Amino acid sequence: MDDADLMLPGEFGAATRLSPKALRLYAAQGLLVPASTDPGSGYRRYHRDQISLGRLIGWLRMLDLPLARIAALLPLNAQARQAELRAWLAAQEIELQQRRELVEALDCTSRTTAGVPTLRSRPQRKLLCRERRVHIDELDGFIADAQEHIRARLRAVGSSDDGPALVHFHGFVTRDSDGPVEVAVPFNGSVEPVDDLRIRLSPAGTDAVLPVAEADAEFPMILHVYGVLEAWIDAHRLLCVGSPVEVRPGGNGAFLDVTYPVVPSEES
Amino acid sequence: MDDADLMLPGEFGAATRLSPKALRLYAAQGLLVPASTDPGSGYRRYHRDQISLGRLIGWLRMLDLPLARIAALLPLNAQARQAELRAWLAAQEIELQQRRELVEALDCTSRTTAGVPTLRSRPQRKLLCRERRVHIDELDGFIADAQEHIRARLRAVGSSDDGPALVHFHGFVTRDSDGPVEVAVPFNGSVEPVDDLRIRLSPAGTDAVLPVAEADAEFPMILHVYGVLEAWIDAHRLLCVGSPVEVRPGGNGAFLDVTYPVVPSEES
DNA sequence: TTTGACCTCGCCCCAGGGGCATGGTCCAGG
DNA sequence: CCTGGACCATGCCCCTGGGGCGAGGTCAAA
Repeated sequence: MDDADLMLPGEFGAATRLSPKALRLYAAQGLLVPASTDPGSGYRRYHRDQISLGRLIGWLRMLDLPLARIAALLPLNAQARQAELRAWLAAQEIELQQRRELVEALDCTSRTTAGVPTLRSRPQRKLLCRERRVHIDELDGFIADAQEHIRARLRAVGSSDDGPALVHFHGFVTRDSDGPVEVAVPFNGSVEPVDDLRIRLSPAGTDAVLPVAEADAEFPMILHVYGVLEAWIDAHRLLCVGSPVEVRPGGNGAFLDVTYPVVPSEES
Repeated sequence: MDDADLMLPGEFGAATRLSPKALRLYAAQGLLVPASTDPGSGYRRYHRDQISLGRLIGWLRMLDLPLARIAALLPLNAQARQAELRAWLAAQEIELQQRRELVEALDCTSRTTAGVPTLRSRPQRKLLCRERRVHIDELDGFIADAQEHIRARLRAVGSSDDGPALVHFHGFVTRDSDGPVEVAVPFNGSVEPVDDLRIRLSPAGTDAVLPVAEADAEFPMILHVYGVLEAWIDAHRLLCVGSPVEVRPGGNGAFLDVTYPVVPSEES
């Protein structure tokens, strides 16, 4: 009698509208393990009671949920699952909103927000730094925290800090890529490295500098600012030779300055 | 002089914030081909003037646009590109809206829309059919067109058609997967196959039938209807043995009937 | 000349399967 | 009993957009 409730992947697939190939994958991932597997032939047999589970997986796959996410969703009851799905939808919504802003920021005709870029020479300095890969929603917290930590350390050893904090973006920080970010404070005197704080020398050079108002400092509008600065650098036949740095706070009362190390193009 | 404007992938990558690996891929895809490639060493050199193009590609990649799509966007001017991007955003919006409806449809507590499923026996019939893979936005047009074509053919040869049109969903039709869809009209008499119309015998059997109001007939709400019917089939210890069929129009004034061929589970 | 930084190509990896080839299994009909 | 056809298994290659690693080539400065 139990036997009559078992079916091969084709039949089970007809009932759940899942392809045998997909079923094989789900079985391998542990999402939907056949009720029995013949050890000799390898034939997999699904139980009738697994149909509803298979259908649920099919529904969730139609939402483009990753299998890992589906696996996490399956043990939940209907209410909790629904709540998770709504939260996921909200996240999608936010992502779409950011894309929308990104498209707007990409529009060259709307370049009304940024100030005027200038060149500024940068002396050689010693920096006390903390570096970490952060995701975009941890960025502000990391900057504030690291800066506090570094300045406290400088106070503790009696070294004078020397100006605003520098935030080096060694990699992109977007919604889906965490870049290595380095928060640094220039200082005078002598400091020993401690735990994850390290000391490095920042060479002298020239920066292209663009002051940014607080309203434009958030992702993704900040990218527009980068675009303006990069276009200016290009137009002046300069060449970016490193990662951008945000100086917080910026000069002349700006919320922050975006700077790029540059060299004249012909000499490169 | 020209030489000073050429740079290796590392330097170009620092200016555009594209990884050498990504640059290699873009070169292979023809998106951003280096200004010169050394035939001996294979070294690729990018020209200064390619920086803005590289940056544009980087921007567009941040939107998660596929490279093929980016390639189509690059030759456009800024206005046209912006228009394309806005259209793409609107499409994203629609997709998200559909996901939202899908999540709502998945909610078991909202099953208020559908009628009551019943069993209905289906006699053996001859069908005149047209089958094609269609994407979801072509579906309605295909159904109307095919039905018109088939009925015209039946009239032309003097065969009487015999009832509402049947739409067989041999595969899923969702926003991203086109399933094979077969539009069929049962008929009496004798008809020869012509161009892409074919004749097949539909065996007798039993269908589980659920009438659907017009408001619920659109994707993705229609999936909810399928869910209700499938759940009912399960609950009555029946087993789906084929693809679902939509009968248009449905019985008793329904906009359409969703039907599944079923057999009693124990005999399967 | 050596060293170190940079470059090349090529392979394996991620998700979620589709498609195909090769070979095993199962059931029904002759 | 045998055979055909329908089904099933495994395994490999394909798609996107790269990341990561390793072997080996190139280039410039020391």
